[in-house]
Amino acid sequence: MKSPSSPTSLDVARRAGVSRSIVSGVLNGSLSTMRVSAETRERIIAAAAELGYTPNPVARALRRQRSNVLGFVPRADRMTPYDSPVPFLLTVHLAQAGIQHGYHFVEASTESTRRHGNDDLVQFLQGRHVDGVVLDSPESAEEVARLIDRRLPVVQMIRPQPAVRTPSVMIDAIPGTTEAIRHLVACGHREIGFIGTNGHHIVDRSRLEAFQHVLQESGIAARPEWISLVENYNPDHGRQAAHAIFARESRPTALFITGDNLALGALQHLYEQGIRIPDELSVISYDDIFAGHLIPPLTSVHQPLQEAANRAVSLLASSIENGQAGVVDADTVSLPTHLIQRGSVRNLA
Amino acid sequence: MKSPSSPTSLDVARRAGVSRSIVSGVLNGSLSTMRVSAETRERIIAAAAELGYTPNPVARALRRQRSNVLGFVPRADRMTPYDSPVPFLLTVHLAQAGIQHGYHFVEASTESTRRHGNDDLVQFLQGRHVDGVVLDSPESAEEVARLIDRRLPVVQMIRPQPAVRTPSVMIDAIPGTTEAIRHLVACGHREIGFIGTNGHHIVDRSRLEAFQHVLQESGIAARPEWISLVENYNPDHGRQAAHAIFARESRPTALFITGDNLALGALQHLYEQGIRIPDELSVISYDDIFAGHLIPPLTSVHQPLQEAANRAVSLLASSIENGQAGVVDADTVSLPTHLIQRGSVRNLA
DNA sequence: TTGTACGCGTTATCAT
DNA sequence: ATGATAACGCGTACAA
Repeated sequence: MKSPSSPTSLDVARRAGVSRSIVSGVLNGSLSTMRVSAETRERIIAAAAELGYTPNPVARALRRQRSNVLGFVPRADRMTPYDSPVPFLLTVHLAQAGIQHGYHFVEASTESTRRHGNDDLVQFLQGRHVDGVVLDSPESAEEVARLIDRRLPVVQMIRPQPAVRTPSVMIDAIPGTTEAIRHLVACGHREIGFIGTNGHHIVDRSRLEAFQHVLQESGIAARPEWISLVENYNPDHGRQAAHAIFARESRPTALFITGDNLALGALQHLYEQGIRIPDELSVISYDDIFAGHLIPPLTSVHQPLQEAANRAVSLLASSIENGQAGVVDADTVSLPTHLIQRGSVRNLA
Repeated sequence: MKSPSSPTSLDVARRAGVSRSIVSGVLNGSLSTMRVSAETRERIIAAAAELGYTPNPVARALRRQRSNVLGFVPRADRMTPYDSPVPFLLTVHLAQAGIQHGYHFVEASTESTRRHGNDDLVQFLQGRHVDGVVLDSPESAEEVARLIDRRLPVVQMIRPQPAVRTPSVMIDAIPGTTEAIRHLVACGHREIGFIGTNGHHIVDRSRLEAFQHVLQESGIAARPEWISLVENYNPDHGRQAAHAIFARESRPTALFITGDNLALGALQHLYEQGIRIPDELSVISYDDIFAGHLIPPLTSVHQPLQEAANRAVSLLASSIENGQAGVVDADTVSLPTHLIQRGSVRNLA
C-alpha cells in the first residue's frame, strides 16, 4: 500500500498518455512556441483535475530560481501589538499580502539575524536566498544601498531614504494632519495642544508643521507649552507628554496626538486626572489602529496600512519579475488618509 | 560581468578540491557511512566560510521531500488584533515559532481557501504540499480525522477535539479562574459577577464551573443575575453583558470577565455609566493580552500564548521527523496561567 | 509533440 | 580508510 502522496506531473502525463513537457506547457499556458491540439489539451486538463494535481511549488521554485521568500527588515526590534502597533501591524499585513502573491516573509531584524549566528543583515538575507526585500523606515541610506549592490530588488516603506532611488510606499502625513486640525478649528477650538515625536525624518516634522500651518491660517497663536514632543512612540511617553501639558494652569480645549499608542498613554493620564472626554477636552489621534477601542473611542486619522502593504508587495513582485526594472523608474506611491469620526471631539458652537 | 549570486555546493567543492558529495556530508555531519580525513574536512569548512556558502533551501527541500511549509487552520475568519486578540496573536506567535524551526505557515481559513478557488480545506492543504497542520480549536472531529487520513501530521491547540487522538497544546482553564476568584474573595468580595461565553467546549464550561466552585467553597451564594453569558468573544458582547448586569438595582462589588476583548467592551459601558474602577467595582479579566493597556489597567490571568505556539510547532516538527510517530503517543501538554496584578482589585478589608 | 538537460543538494553505490 | 560517480526529486525550457 503506497502512501497517497501528491501526484506529480508524470502521473498526469501517463494518465493523459503524453509527455511531462506538454503537461507543464498546457497547465502554465506557455504556448508561445508550443501548440497543442485542443483534444490533448482537454485530456491533460481532465487528467490533472481527476488526480487533483498541483505543481510541486518546491520543484517549481528550484527550476525557476526563485525561492518565493521575501526579506523584511523591520523598523525596530521587539514589536508588540500595543506598544508599537504600526510596525507590528505592518508586518502582519505584509505577511498577508505576501501569501496573496505566493510569497513568504522572513524577518531580518538585528535580533533575528543574531539568533541565526549572523550579525550582518545583507549576508543573512543572501544566505536565506530571498527574492527581494521590504524595508520599513530604514535607518541609513547605506543599508539600502548595500542590498541594491547585491542586485536584490528592494522596496522602502513609510519613511524611505530619499538618497536611494528605490520603489517606495508612503502614507500622506500632511493632508491627514491638516484635515484633523481644521476639523478641531471648525468645531470652535482655538486652544489646541499637540503631542508628537521629535523624529528627524521628514514625515515626523511634517505633522508638526502641518499643525502649525493650520493654526496660522486660522489666525491662532501657537502656544509652545501645549506642544510636547517625545523620543519614541510608546504609551509611556504619551502619558508623560500629557502630564507635561496638563500639569499647568492653562489648558487646551483640544488635543492632537500623532499616534494611537501615544494616545493610549495620554488617555490613561487624563483618566486618572479626571479630565472627561469630550466634555472637558476634545481629542483626535493619528493611526486609527485601536483608536476605536480606547475609552472613550477616539476620532482618528486612519492610515491604510493593509493597502500600503499590498502595494509594497506588488511593487516588489514586479521588480522581481522584470529583473530590477523597478529600480530604474523607482515608482513612489503615497496613499491618502481618512478622518474617522467617533465623537471624541466636542463642538463648541 | 556575472551576477554575484549565491555560491553552490559545487563552488565550495571546487575551491576545496573535492566533490560535491563530501561537501554535503561534511557540512551536515552525516558521517554514518562517510568518513572524511580531518584535513579535507577543514579545507571544506574553510572554503564554505570564505565563499559565504549557504545550502539552497529550495534544492534541499526538493531532495528531502519537505516543503517546510505548515498549514494553519484558524478558529475563525477575519481575525483582528483587538476584536479577537487570542486567535490573532496565536497566528502571529505561530509564525514566529515556525521561523525558528525553519517553517513557514500558510493559512487555510474557509475564506482563504475560497479565494484560491478551492472550497475544501484538505484539498487546499494537500495542494500546497504542507508538511503538517496546526488547528486552532477545530470545529469538528471529522475535519481533523480527514487530515490524519491523508497521513498529514496534525497538532490541535486550545480547544482540541478529544475524540481524535493527536498531539495537542492547551492552556489551563480551571486553575487560573480559581486563583482569580479566590483572590477576589481574599480581598473581601462576596458579591461577584461573571461575564463569559456559553461555548459548548469544555474549556468554556470549565471557567464558569471553577467560578461557581470557588463561591461554593467560600460559602457564597451564587447570584444568577450577576452571571452573563454571551455568544461570541468580542467587545460588543462584553458591553451588552455589562449592561445586563449593571442595569439592575443590586450590583456586585467585583467582576470576573473571561476575555480581554469582553472586558474592553464592558469597561466602555462602565466608563459611560460613571462606575469607577476599582473604587466602586473590582475587575479581573482573562487573557492578559491588552489588559495592561486598558483604562484602568486590569489585573488579569495571563495565558502563555507564545509558549503554546512554540510547543505546538515543536510537537509538529517531531511528528514530521518521526513520520507520524506523534499520532501514536499523542502527547498532550497543558500550560499554566499566571495572575498578573495591576491594581484593578480593591481590598475591602 | 517528444526527448533531454538543467537547477542543487543528498545519498547509495562503486573505486581506490 | 577516503573519496568520486551517479542517480534521484520535480517542473520547465529548448532542441530535435
